[in-house]
Amino acid sequence: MAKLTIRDIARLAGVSKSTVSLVLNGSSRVDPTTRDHVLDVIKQHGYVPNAAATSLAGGGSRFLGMIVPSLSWTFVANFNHGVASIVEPSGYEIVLYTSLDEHDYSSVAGRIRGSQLHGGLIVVSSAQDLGPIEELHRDGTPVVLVATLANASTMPTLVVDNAAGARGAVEHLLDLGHRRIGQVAGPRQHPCCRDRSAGYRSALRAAGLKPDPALTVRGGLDGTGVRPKVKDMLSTAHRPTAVFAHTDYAAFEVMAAAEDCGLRVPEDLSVVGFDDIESASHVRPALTTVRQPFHELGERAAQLLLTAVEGSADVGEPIREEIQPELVVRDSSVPPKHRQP
Amino acid sequence: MAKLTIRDIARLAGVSKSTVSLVLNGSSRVDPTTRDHVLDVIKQHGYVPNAAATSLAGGGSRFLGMIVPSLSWTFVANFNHGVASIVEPSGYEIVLYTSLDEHDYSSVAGRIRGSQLHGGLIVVSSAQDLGPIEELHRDGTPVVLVATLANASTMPTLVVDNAAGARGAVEHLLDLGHRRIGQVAGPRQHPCCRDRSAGYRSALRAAGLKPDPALTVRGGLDGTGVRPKVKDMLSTAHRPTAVFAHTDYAAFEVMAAAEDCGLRVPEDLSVVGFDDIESASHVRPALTTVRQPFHELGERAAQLLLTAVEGSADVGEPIREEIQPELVVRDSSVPPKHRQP
DNA sequence: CTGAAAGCGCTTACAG
DNA sequence: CTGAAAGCGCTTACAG
Repeated sequence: MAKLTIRDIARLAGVSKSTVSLVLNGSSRVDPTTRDHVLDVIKQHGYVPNAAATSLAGGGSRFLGMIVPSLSWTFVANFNHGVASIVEPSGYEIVLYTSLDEHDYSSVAGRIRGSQLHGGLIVVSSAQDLGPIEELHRDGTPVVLVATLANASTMPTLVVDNAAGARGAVEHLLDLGHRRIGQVAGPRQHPCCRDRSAGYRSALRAAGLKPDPALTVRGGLDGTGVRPKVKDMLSTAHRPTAVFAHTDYAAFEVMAAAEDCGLRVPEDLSVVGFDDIESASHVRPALTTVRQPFHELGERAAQLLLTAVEGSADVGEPIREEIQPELVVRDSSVPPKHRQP
Repeated sequence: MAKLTIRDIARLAGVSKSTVSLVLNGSSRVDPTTRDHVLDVIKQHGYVPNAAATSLAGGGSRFLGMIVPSLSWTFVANFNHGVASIVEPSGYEIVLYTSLDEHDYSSVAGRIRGSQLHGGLIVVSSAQDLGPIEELHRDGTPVVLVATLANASTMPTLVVDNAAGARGAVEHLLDLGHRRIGQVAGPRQHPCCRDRSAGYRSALRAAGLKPDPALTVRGGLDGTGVRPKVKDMLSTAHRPTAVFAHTDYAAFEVMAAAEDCGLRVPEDLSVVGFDDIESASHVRPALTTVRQPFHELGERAAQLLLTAVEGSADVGEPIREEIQPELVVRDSSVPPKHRQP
């Protein structure tokens, strides 16, 4: 079963290679009858064009590069799946790059540039310098940036509306009757954390409450350093009755700190997280949290990229699209025991 | 900054295209001085060969296909990372296929065959029919199969030693002093479950105990249907003092069932899982479990494939390699309250 | 609407 | 050890 080439199909269909190529590329300059016949032959013999040859000959690349962080986030699996669900039926191939070097995109960008193979690029950025990617973009490669932690860019960007997510979480606690609501924030340098803090404050203000700096504690996105600080906060006279944490990991540390203090979740302390990692539904009590729509993010990124690639050359107006996260209410948030002033 | 071609490098280095190509491919028929000079020029100008052209000209593909299940397993992220850590430095590219159709590899196999682009293939199989992949393999594509759930195959295969993992888990419980040890098994059709059951029984027998069928319960890999059955088992007079579950998900259901019965984990019931998904360390008590070495699995699969691809044509003797899982002892397993007969 | 020809950037025998 | 030439399988002007 030797590999079929366009020449074989041409012979079998009784036309020239050019015509087959035209059919393959959906040209309208082909007689419908001829086209259908050629298509038939192609299908019958299961012919698939050689991607390398197509690409070499300038027929637009069939490859989409995807750069994902090397971190083993749950994130990645769902995101990948979302991307694949759009890309695979489209006839493109996904070439996967893991930015093994967390701080430098230049080596992967060099490979991508050099191979001249990619019709477009999806970049899931964490904290890297986007310079090398922006250069590729300037030189004509369509790029869609999925900015989970990173700063905005001039490239088409997809972000989660972190402020809205945080606001929703805090409004949920307010609705339950909480008035002293603490916050476990992530590092200030991450834009997503600044946005979540802003959402927290804006929800409180909208309820006529003044954010109390004593009720905000800081730690790592993975919860590092959170536990002792929360213990301190929970040991004060005016301890909060609920805590909003910037990540689920941090929320787990809040739960641990509560246990350390002899407080029960949710009876004595409500806890809300952010991300909805798998563990959120497995811990006891199951964690109320703000779900990041990773699968949807992947789908949307793929759609945007495909549009840019197909529309070719048209690197058009800067896009910035916000995806709305969704509050998932579970068991870790309930009304406070005592009505509050 | 126009793209450099091999012709440019040849001109810059004062040699012919052929020589540059020979250098690129590490031929020993090039004068060392010439070689170093050409290499210098290549490095200085940051030249990267056009992958499509290389592939078309028959210079061995720079692409490795990777088919992963569409499931959003935590598995996938770690596995991918392992693969990438080996493949990226090697100069190959990973082309990602997600088997969106869980039951049929034929469409993805067709695309892979047709594109004629891949030097080799890593297949993470769950329950699909491997026929189309085996056909590719027969026709000369090096394949490494990572069989997490699936049956063995004549292709080079990497598996986790499920029997040993299960044995280790049960031996751990025996060492703690447990004598009545239950099992929550997965579906019989999965070879991995049969192996885990075998490991469970063999550990018991080695300790002079006879496996009691009344202490084995069956459910889905994701824990479906486990909870009521375990409740029943825990309500009998001769209930087990410990349970080994074939997956962490099932183990979580065991914990829930224990709670339903008013039993405390680990005081009244020890629980051990399998997989070590992220949640295992987040639940309370933290779950003792058998860790599947996903990252290592990815690394090893990539190494095997690279060897096969580089060694070319040499699809040699069938390989079947077992990776050893590792018991991670956490808080869900302790000695039984009362010494047992 | 269709075909013959040139060319994409490489590799690989084949001479020298 | 090195170079000139043919060819990989496509696409794309260019004629007709």
